[in-house]
Amino acid sequence: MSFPLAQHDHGACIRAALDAAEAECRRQGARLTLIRRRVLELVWSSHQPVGAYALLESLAREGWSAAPPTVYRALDFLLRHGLVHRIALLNAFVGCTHPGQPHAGAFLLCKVCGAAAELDDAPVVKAIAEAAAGLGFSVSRQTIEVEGVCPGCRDKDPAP
Amino acid sequence: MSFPLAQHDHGACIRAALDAAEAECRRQGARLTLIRRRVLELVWSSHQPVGAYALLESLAREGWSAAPPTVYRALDFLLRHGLVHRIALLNAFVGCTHPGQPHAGAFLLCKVCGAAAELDDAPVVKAIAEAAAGLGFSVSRQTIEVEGVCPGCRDKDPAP
DNA sequence: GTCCGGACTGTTATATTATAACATATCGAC
DNA sequence: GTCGATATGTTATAATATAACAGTCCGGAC
Ligand SMILES: [Zn+2]
Ligand SMILES: [Zn+2]
Ligand SMILES: [Zn+2]
Ligand SMILES: [Zn+2]
Repeated sequence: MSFPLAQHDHGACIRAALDAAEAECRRQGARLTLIRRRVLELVWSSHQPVGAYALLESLAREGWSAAPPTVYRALDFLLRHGLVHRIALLNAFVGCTHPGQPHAGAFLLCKVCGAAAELDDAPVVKAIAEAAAGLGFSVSRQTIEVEGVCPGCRDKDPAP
Repeated sequence: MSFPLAQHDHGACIRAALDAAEAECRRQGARLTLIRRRVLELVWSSHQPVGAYALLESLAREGWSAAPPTVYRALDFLLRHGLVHRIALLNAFVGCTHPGQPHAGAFLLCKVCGAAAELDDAPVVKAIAEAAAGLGFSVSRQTIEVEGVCPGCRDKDPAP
């Protein structure tokens, strides 16, 4: 649960994510088809949220016969099964770092490098739940997206 | 700081919002021109977030010569001066209930009636700030949007 | 007063994101 | 093997947002 370092074995991130996805789909009785798997892999190609049309271009370059619904359907599947999150602020998608474990999904988004880090959202969710309960509002879903500068970029580019 | 009741003097909401906007613009040395004022009034025509193209249609019906940039510029002005908020989940805009007072903007969005209520976000902002600080992330802006069912709709339609 | 520069608005075109609708294919249970 | 459900292919279009440039207004300098 930390910001991805500039240097790390990202291949391991991807492999771990795909393995976790396979396991999670098995557990849920869902079919991680070839294209869904490939879209997930593309979403994981970095730690930056990726737009649907960027995914579409990648698929096209690889020779898939791909139109927008191809990608949106795959993303919809991945969202429904908790394998990716949608970042509303960016209209983009990012891999979930802990599928299977129920959580709301809260993100730190670096304005400099574009990286997204999934936050441990328990305390935030609790604060929101309390505030909402005070107004008699029953919560079903939360969107928590925080823009700022990640530690790596802050060190590189000290405030002028 | 509560959910808008189904029955209330909404004309008073609108008047209060426009008065507050006049005052805030004077304070900031900004010009609340006719079209900006009218867009703000339209945003406030309900407590539900309104899309840019819905505003555009309203303006057109009233005889304004309006194209998308007309509305987006007005909205941009209102956002920059803290008079409206953008709801990323809905691609829509809602009036700010306390312009001039610095706050992040956190919203409860009722899935049934569509109403939005601005939450007192201090505890939530604090929880996020602490979580972010723990990762060395410096926060500049937060998006907090909570979907659920408001008290009014919950009472009307008890869970089946 | 008038000239200037910045801020505002009008207008056309286009980019970006997302979905509707319907045809075809594939899978797995029986 | 047949059938129904699920998944994919394909075309078209909806919904949201911005780029670019021309014209206009407005307040202050002179
Ligand atoms: Zn990685
Ligand atoms: Zn997650
Ligand atoms: Zn009201
Ligand atoms: Zn506000």
